[in-house]
Amino acid sequence: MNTEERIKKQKQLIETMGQHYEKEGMQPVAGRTLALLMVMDKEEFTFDEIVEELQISKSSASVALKLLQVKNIVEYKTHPGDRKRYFRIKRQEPFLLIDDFKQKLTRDKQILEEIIELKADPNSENSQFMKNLISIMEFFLDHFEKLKEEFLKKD
Amino acid sequence: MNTEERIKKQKQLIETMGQHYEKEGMQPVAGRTLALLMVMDKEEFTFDEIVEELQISKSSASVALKLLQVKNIVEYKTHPGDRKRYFRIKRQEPFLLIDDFKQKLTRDKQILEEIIELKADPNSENSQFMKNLISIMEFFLDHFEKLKEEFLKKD
DNA sequence: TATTTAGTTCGGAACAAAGTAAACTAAAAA
DNA sequence: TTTTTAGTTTACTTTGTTCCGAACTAAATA
Repeated sequence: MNTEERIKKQKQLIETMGQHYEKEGMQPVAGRTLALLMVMDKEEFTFDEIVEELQISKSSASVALKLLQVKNIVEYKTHPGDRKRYFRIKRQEPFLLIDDFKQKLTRDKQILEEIIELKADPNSENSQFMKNLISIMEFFLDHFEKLKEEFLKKD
Repeated sequence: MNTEERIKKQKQLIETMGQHYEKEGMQPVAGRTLALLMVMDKEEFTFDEIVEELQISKSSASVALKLLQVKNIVEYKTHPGDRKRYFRIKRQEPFLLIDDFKQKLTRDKQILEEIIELKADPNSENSQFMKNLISIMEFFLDHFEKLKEEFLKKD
């Protein structure tokens, strides 16, 4: 695959990833901005480069970049004697995806527990079904930390 | 806690859960409908009962229930000689939440792999960071089935 | 056959979200 | 001090979502 072809595929991938992030609730421009920073070979983009690459207005870029920074996904560096900001993806805690799922499980479990607490009959079919779900959630929550340790030991 | 108080708390919980499902991308009425079927003591609601409980129009109820059925979260039974549909939450595969996360991990991993494939330098900082993420994803994907088996053996 | 019941579908109003252009700000350069 | 640079904020437009009422359909009952 030659360079031109690769770059074309990278730009297609940015569009695909943008749609992927949209499905996860991210704003279209924010999703494409994040994808740009992940996909392209260049690892640092200035504000104007992002505006130029994605063909968006400065205001959209400003809003999207602010959002990505608040979400802790993107950061910028500055270089002395250069007023431009160099944006790049933030190298996050690598277990972040797992920890996010743990948090979701924890929250969902809390809700189920609150439902059970308010049931007139804690042995109704729905109650029993939910109790089973809760026990699965607890089991996985308990074992995630062990899996993390195992992963780190493995090499 | 007396019955009246309990029912009041159940209705509050429906609102809270509705907002929770909205954040996950569900339509407001659909989220509240699902919450109603999960929270209340009654385990089967007719169309009219749902309209009445949630104070919504028949059209909203119709759209929300169709969505929940397409998503495979809610189902209905009918009783012979009774044209009404009795809606209830579907007792799904209890590992569904885990399997959904597995699917998300799988999809996210695919995207990262595609990014790496298109990189000019597969050892750039971003590439290395993403490769580490991929190896974590693979590790967890591999171990989820074992955890499921362990959970089932446990009792 | 006419009416009632149990929902579905259509059309539109109200509101929210996402993007733009243009005005603005704050810091650096001339 | 004035101008330029690098973005931010504001006001507005476009687009999309969500809901409702009213008209409709299909099956059962009278």
